[in-house]
Amino acid sequence: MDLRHLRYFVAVAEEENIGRAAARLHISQPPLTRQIQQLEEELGVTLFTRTPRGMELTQAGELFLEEARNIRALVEQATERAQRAGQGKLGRLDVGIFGSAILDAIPKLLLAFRNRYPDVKVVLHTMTKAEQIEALRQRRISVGFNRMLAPLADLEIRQVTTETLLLAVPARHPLAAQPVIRFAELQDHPMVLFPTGARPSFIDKVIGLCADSGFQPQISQEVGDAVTGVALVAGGFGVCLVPDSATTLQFPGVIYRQLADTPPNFCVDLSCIYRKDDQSPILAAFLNTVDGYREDTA
Amino acid sequence: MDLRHLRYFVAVAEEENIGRAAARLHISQPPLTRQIQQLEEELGVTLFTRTPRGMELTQAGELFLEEARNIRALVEQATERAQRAGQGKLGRLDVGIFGSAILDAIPKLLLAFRNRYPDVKVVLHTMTKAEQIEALRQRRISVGFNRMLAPLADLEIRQVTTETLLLAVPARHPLAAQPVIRFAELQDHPMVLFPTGARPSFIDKVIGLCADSGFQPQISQEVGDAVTGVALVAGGFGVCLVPDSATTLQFPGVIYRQLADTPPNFCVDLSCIYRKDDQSPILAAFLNTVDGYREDTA
DNA sequence: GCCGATGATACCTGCAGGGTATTGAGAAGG
DNA sequence: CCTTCTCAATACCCTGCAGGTATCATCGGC
Repeated sequence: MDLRHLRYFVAVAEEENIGRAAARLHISQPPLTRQIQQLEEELGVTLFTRTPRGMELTQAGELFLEEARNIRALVEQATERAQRAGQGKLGRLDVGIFGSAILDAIPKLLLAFRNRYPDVKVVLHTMTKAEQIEALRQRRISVGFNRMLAPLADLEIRQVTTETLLLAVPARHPLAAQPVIRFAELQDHPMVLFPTGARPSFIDKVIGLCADSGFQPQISQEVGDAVTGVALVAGGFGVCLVPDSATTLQFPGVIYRQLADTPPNFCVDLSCIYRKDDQSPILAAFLNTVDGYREDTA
Repeated sequence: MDLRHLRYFVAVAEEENIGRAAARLHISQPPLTRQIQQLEEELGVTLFTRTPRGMELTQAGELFLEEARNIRALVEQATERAQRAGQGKLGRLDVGIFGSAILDAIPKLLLAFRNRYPDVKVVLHTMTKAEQIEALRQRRISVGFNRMLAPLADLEIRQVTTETLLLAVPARHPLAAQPVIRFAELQDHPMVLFPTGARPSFIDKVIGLCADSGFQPQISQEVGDAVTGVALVAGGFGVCLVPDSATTLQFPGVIYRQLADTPPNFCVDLSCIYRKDDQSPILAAFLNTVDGYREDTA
């Protein structure tokens, strides 16, 4: 049996006349007769009673007609869905994000993507940079978000956005009273640094900036993420450099201040990372959205 | 697209290797490669990523795999159901029965049929003899049950059973007191006759029997069916000849008595009637059951 | 750097699906 | 009652495509 048999069968059942059905199918009558005979023979069932006025469905034929229509509808649906999936409009995208720094760009980005591709289910996985890389290689995620990503042979990195840095200061801290804070002054105050874990990370960025300005920072505490860092600032552990999107973290007793006389490159990137050999149309659609986002915010 | 494409696609998706899939399908590798390419081209979707280790489904491919399996299962189910329908094991049988005389044979027969063909839905329609014939011709029913059916050009009649007649007598009736009632005595007593409606019917049978015995019955009342007739007997309207299955109608004040010296053919048939040109396997199965029933009760 | 595995390509063959011409059977109509 | 019309079925031919064999291209692993 064949989808052609079903198509022909449905046509004959609907027309109740082989000649008209053949015309509708743009074939001549004899091959259609033969196809119907073949179908009946293969099923071992008489689907039509032949009358001098045409073809009439038997009870078995009526039942088979329902099923045939179902099958044809399902085939149509299958092709349609496969095509949408092939265009990245349907399916699932697993995204790796890092603990807390998803404060501004990532939600906006995901929202924009969801609007454009409503039938793609986006699944978020919170994981560290190292976990993201492993998960990408194992294909548990298709794209990861992180900062300070170093080039890798099999993974492609695409920058999403760049943020300048601000200083989180306890409200009673001496620096909080100053109208202007110069970057070099940070050498006199203990700092909270984050994140712990795989290097290079934002920590190295901060230490590098200090080195560029000719000093080593006093490290009061290293913590896992920005939220914890700002919490320690609130607790008086010291000051902390954070990306400006962290200002959405409003802690009582913490104020954010801009810095003067900053070294060059006083900013940190947010990038996404994905497998170079990933041809998935959903990833392509997502990266497309990322590019659109970057242009909008540039 | 073709069911073959789906079969091949599922095989390749399951084996993740064209060579093995080809072996499983008992074809060689190149045509299989080509069929998969055709399928992908027709859908406009890449279903597999080709790796040096074999074929790996894309996300679109995985989705299509589900659908393909569904479709194949549905096709299998459709053939199976069509075949069962073709064998009369699945479907629907519309049966015409008459008002009340379905007292013994018909329920037993329907029960036997239902046991043998549990997936055939039997729909009962109560209708008169004339309505049955019209409904048969219009194909609203496939088989009817009645008595005293006269031959018709397009309808076949098959006798189901034969019943002798009994006399329903009011308990206080003079005849009730006699140890033996002879048929000829009925000429002295008013009788209730049934059914009204299309002739010839059971009424003609009774009148004919009386004529054979040399008298005309005194008609006290004509009624539509046996139940009403026996009710009138209970009300003292007279006696009434009924088929012996009517003894299941137990009315207070009515007793059933056998008759002596009855004329020949002192019995009435129950037959079923169906279209001569009806090739329906369900009807065939039903008639088969009817034959079995007749043999069992013979 | 060679070998083995895997998928892709090239080319051939046989069959099955589609075409034309015709027959057969029943219904309609003069 | 014979003719004619309408359908489906049959006979026969032809072309396109599924499937076969041989071979190539590519990538990992030893």
